[in-house]
Amino acid sequence: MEARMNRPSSGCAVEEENCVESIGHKERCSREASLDELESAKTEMGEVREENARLKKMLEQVEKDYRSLQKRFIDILQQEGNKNSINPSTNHDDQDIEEVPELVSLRLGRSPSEGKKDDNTSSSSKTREDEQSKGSDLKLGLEYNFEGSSLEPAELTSERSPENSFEESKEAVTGETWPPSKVLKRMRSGEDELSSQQPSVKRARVSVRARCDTPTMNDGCQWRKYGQKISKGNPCPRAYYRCTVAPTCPVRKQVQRCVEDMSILISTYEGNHNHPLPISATAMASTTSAAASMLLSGSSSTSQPGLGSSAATATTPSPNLHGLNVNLYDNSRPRPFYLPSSPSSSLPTITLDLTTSNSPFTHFNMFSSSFPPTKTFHATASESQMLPTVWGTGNGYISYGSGSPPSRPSQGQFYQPYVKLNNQASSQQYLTETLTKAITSDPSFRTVIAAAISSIVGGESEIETQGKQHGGERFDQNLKWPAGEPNKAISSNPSYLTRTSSSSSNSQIGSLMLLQQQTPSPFSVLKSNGTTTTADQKKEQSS
DNA sequence: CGGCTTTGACCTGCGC
DNA sequence: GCGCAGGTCAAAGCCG
Repeated sequence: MEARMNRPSSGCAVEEENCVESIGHKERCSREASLDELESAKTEMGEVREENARLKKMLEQVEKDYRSLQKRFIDILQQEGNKNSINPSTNHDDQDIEEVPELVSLRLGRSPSEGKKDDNTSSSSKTREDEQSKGSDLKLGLEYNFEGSSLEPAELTSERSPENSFEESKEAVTGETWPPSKVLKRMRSGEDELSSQQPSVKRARVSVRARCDTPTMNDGCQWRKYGQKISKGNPCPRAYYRCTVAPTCPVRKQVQRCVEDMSILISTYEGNHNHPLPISATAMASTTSAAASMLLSGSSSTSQPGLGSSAATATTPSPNLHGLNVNLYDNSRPRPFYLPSSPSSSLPTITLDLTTSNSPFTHFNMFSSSFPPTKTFHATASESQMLPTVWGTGNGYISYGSGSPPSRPSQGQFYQPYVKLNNQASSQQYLTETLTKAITSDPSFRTVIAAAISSIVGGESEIETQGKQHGGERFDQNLKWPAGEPNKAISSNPSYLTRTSSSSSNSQIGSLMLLQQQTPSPFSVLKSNGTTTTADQKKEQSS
């Protein structure tokens, strides 16, 4: 600049002017550019602020919902506690639950004490049993275990370590003890102790009928085939599988083709996983557990008058479950299917039939039964978006969708999420209200919701752990939020009931419903009470 | 070589 | 007590 000014020529002066002009222009340009950048940055900041404000609002809303639910849940627990206070040997989980929530643990399954209670009170009155079954339903259905912040991590792990979870889960969920007495004789003493605590009645099988071309239904678990038998009445051999996720896992399943329709695969699950499940298996496990627990809770109250007879009626009045239309009807009528005959047919068996397509609705047709009246959760369009897909059939993958799927993917694929963003606070509020009412009023629905939630929460965790921990995830870890930031944890899942936002490319979406792979219809659950139903079906077969 | 499947033998419960 | 059927075991073979 100075050198140029010192130049003597006039021409240079013009150049200088041009130069100065150009420099000034450049400066102006750069200033303008920087101003533009500033402006855009400001705009961005404004947008970010708005976004932040929106998020804050959402967070507040979610926290509000959370507190509301928490309050109601604690109320319920207190009510349960009042009921249990009749019995001095109430379980301690409730007390734990009533502590200030700091760490949320969703568990499916009854607590050990629950099972003991059952033992202790097996001869008690019906009402007592009903109360207990309600309580156990609550536990097995939707057990938020709020653990106090005062607990040290070590305590937490000691309380909720997988080993302890094992002990719980051994008696949890279905309340069943897997190994039949004859098997128990071969098993270790620890399991013997367990079995001795369990009445043999508290066992259940969950039979899943689904159309599947593959030899087995991929339910996410690892199975090892340990035997195969030709069973009477079915030319197709029955295969015996043992869960190999954990070496001591007592869960076994039998797989057999339906004699009447070879495309239908019947998988019968027995026992409870005594280990954290791979995420991909939690959906099936929780669903079958929920089904079994409902079966058991139903069978524990077999004295309910009119249930058996009402099952024969075509339709029973449909209570409106606080916004969820719960139709009670018997869809066990069209059930000429092969239920795996078994020497242990004394075990109550509940069948999840995923092969029927008898309803045009978006369904939450989870627990139907030939024993008590079939319970079908019909969800209206908006409600169905809130309802969970517990698992898809066929390959047993978890799938989340909203509304009736417009098209079904081929087997082995996840359903493609088609998101219906429904992020309004009002709908969330409505959802909260609806679910709370439903949960508090219907034990079966609690069970269903529990299965769904466990699937969802597990699925969420799968996003985070995908790839690095696959197959080794700890289910209980997935269900626990980090200590010290419960609300944050909840808030980070602002809609883990509604799942109204699609946060990733994963097929985790907000809408929750039950899907079927083969048919977008509900799966009906046929509950057979061991001997009677099996005998009936044998008659059907022979005829 | 380890894990899984296959398959015949064995065990157990139940009905007659 | 015997036979049947379901369920399990475990050795052998297969496969990646």
